[in-house]
Amino acid sequence: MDEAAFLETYDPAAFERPSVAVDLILMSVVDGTPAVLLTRRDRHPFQGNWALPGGFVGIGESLDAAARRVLAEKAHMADAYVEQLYTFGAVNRDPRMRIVSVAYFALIPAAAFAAALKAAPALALAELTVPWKGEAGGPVEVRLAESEPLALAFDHGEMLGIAMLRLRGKLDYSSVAFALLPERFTLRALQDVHEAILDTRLNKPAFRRRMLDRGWLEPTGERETGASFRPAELYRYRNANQGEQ
Amino acid sequence: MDEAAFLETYDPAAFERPSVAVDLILMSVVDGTPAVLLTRRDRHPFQGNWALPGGFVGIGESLDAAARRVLAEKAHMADAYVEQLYTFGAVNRDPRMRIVSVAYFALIPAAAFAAALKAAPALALAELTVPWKGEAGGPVEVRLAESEPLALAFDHGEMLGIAMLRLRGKLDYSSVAFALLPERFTLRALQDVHEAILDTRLNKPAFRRRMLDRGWLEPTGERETGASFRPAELYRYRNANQGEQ
DNA sequence: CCAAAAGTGTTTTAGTTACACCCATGG
DNA sequence: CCATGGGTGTAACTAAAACACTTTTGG
Repeated sequence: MDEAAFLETYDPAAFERPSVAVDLILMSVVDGTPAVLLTRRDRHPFQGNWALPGGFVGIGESLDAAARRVLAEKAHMADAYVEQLYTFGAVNRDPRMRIVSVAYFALIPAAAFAAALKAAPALALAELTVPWKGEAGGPVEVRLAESEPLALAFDHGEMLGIAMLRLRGKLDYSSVAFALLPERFTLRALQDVHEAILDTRLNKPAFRRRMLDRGWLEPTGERETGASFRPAELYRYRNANQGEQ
Repeated sequence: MDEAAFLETYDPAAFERPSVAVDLILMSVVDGTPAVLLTRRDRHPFQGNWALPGGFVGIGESLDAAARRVLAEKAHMADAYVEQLYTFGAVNRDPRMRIVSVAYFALIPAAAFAAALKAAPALALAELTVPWKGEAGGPVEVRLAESEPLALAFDHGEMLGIAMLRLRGKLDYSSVAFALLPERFTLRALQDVHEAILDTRLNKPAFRRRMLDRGWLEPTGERETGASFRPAELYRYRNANQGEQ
């Protein structure tokens, strides 16, 4: 049997299949606190609960493309740092039917985050509190505007926990922090992002030197304006690939 | 509409869906070299090529359960360290039809690896050569018994690359190395596993102290036998949870 | 001049590397 | 008693942390 003949006899409908979905963790650091965008579910299951934005993966659509489509449709954002996180496949994670969900996280600068919140009225900002330190994993607490912690729909709380864990783990050897900052930023802003994600105070001189010695930062020569004290230098992230050329 | 009414009207067959599969990277370190188990494909597509063992996910089966089922069915192994790696969802990764594949890697001690190879005649051992250093990612070279590097079916070569990257990354902060060793092992054997995965020579005294200071190792009081030189102490991995209790 | 935060220099500390050496075993 | 790898002590080095200090701005 050659390949063409094989493909003709192959029956793709022979077995019952799970649905495949993507869920997005749209993260930012707003005013020194990690935050995510949530949607309120207007239908069963978990009607009225808060959930991560998501959608089904089209039959002609890659997983990454589905994640970017949801980013565009629900958060009205064209470009963001998007990374696959983990795939959730427990049998009863959705009471309607069998759904396998591929979780992605997107890192968004605070300004774009605020714009998305304005452009998409269905989204609400929730602050994250991470009650565990260091590498240990655990559930995060999710709060809307200083209210009590809320439980997310489905296994979305678990997704958030894994996203924070991944973010903490990648923070100091990858460039994820820069995805949370505007194109030009001060070292103080960079340190604020690190401190928010790690929930720790960092030593200023040590942090400065570590970042500058890494060779990822490029001074723009420009200064921050508006403050009533010494203006800070604005830096730009120098992409590693560019830097090596 | 309440939840029961909603579930009745919901039509799970409304959209065409991808199939969901799992692929397993069955890894070990054999004679100082990373190795994987491959199967030769006896049907289209990629007939005659080597591929990772895998299988479709049942409608009533979780992803993790599917991975363990494939481990039991194809490799005849009951217990192993199994971890989800990454989900591959390019549209044309399989020419037959749309298949989303969740890759898992399983870490297997050399003895169990040899036993699996004997019990499952469909499997062949392939050695891995990792031509990139450190944190940088890239494709690995796969060789059967000293022959030329071969190209795997589908995107399985990419899966191997990501598996090696993950393994290298987790090696010195997690306990993955112990999953590649028998219950009792010498510090030299532990160092050999590290050196094989990292493809580097490590300093012996520094390695010993780092491992012992970590508190994960428990001396058994027993010694290795058979060598014509000073016998080495056998250690046991002390599970972190047990250690903290 | 003062307050506030940017930015720098110096000392201390801790962790890792390198090297030298001693130890225990089979033959 | 010799070869071989197991195991240990010490010095050198490097990277991070802590601290004190100087600099620059608006008011």
